Amino acid sequence: MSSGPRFRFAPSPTGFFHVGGARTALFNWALAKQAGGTFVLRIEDTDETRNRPEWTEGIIDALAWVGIRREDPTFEGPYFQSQYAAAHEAAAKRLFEAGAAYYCDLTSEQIQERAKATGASGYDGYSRDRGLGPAPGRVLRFRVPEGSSTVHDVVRGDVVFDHATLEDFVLLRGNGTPIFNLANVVDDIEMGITNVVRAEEHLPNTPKQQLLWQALGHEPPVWGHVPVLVNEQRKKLSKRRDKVAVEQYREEGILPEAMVNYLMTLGWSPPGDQEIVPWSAIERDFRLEDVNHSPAFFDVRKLAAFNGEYIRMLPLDEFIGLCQPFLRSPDVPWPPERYDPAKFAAMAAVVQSRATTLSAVPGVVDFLFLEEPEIDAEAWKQTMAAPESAQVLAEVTAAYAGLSSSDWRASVLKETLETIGEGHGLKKGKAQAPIRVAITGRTVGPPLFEALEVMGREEVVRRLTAARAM
RNA sequence: GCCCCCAUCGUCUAGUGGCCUAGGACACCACCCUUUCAAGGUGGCGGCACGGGUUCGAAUCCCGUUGGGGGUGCCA
Repeated sequence: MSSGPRFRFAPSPTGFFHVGGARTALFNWALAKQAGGTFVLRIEDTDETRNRPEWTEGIIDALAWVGIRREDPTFEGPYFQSQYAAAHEAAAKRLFEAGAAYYCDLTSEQIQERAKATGASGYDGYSRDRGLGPAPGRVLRFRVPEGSSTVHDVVRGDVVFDHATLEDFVLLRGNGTPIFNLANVVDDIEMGITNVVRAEEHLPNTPKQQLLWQALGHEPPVWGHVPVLVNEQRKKLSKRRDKVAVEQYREEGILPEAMVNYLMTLGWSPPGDQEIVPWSAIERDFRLEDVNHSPAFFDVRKLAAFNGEYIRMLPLDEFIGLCQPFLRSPDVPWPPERYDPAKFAAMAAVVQSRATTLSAVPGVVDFLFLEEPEIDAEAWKQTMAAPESAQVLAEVTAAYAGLSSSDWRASVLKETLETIGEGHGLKKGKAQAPIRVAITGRTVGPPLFEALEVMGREEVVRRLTAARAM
């Protein structure tokens, strides 16, 4: 173990990796890095998830995607909560023997009845002094002392909890297995954790955990509770309603750098007037004490804007490389064998300035690789409604067909069309509309003449001719 | 019910008692550029939840109200 501070990140495997979890991991990672400490990954596995190693692999993959790599010396783990079962039991035993915890044989129904009868809420400490020993069906409860606990929280300051509002919470279930709070604290102690940075929803549990740390004879860690991420209804992001899996954003062609940068601006902002900043600057400047106190809305539109920025910052060849998986995906609308990387490369520059996600790229160049352009009926009707359209189409077809190979260049194609358009008193934008629809099937798309050049004379003339027959 | 947290443009934020006539970004709108669409440029719209204090002075400190969120299990 290194001597620096130890930050732990403790996700539970659920089959996907939550964007909120990614942000918390990133916060811990930045902090561990700048302190020369350690990022400890602990998987909070349960009976349910223990047999799904692919879920853990998914977490590790997703962490690597956002730049938290297990090869990095700062990274330690993964550890598994289930590995510490013996330590959980030993700690519980120690607490019982020291009188810090006691057994209780009341069922939840009985507890509810008593609460109703006394008018109190929750468990009233009925078995505190009954001297019960361990037995099947009996739960071990923590004896919450009188007084109060102060949680020193790096992001929120001191938070005081009156112990009177904490009931004697359960440590061990009736079947002897440990409850989250116990397992969590014991794991943290076992792993020498010094800093716990996690989501705000854990704050109300913190006094209980702090009490356990102390009862077990240890100094509690430095706490930091960061605000949760919410949806437009201001509710905690949930898998049911919201798009929360980082895997899904990755599939859509969100660049990891954009995701990381965006996530870090939720609850925190880099010093200076720039919010698009590289990780190196974030790692250097991030301060937990500067993190906001209020929940942040995860805004997909702003993420997309960040992603567009990052896409435009890419060197062209890198952009081309990153697009390949999307262009060769089985979901692509054209027959795979018709995909021509050279044609795409020729168009890439004009595509790059238009893309906000990589997954949208095939949709803007599809006409190049499709057997026939998919003509949008509405667009066609609209364009051909103009009286000159048919005439322009005819003239352009003839002119293009007569162009020599050496003249088949975007600049010449443009001039040719403009000249014909002027002959009909048309502006440039108007004149190219019928050609665009005939070639691409749509009224909007990447710059037309570049596309025509790439597509080649034969195919262009063929499509124009086919369109005239419509 | 009880406990805890939170409150600046629609959204993310800057702001730590005077530099605030509240700054930036996303979104939106307009204009410019332009072969469509983008990108880029310029401009615009838009906010300190409310009420009391404290202070010469409050977005900033205190109290209350309202509103939101979270927790309160033999879930994690």
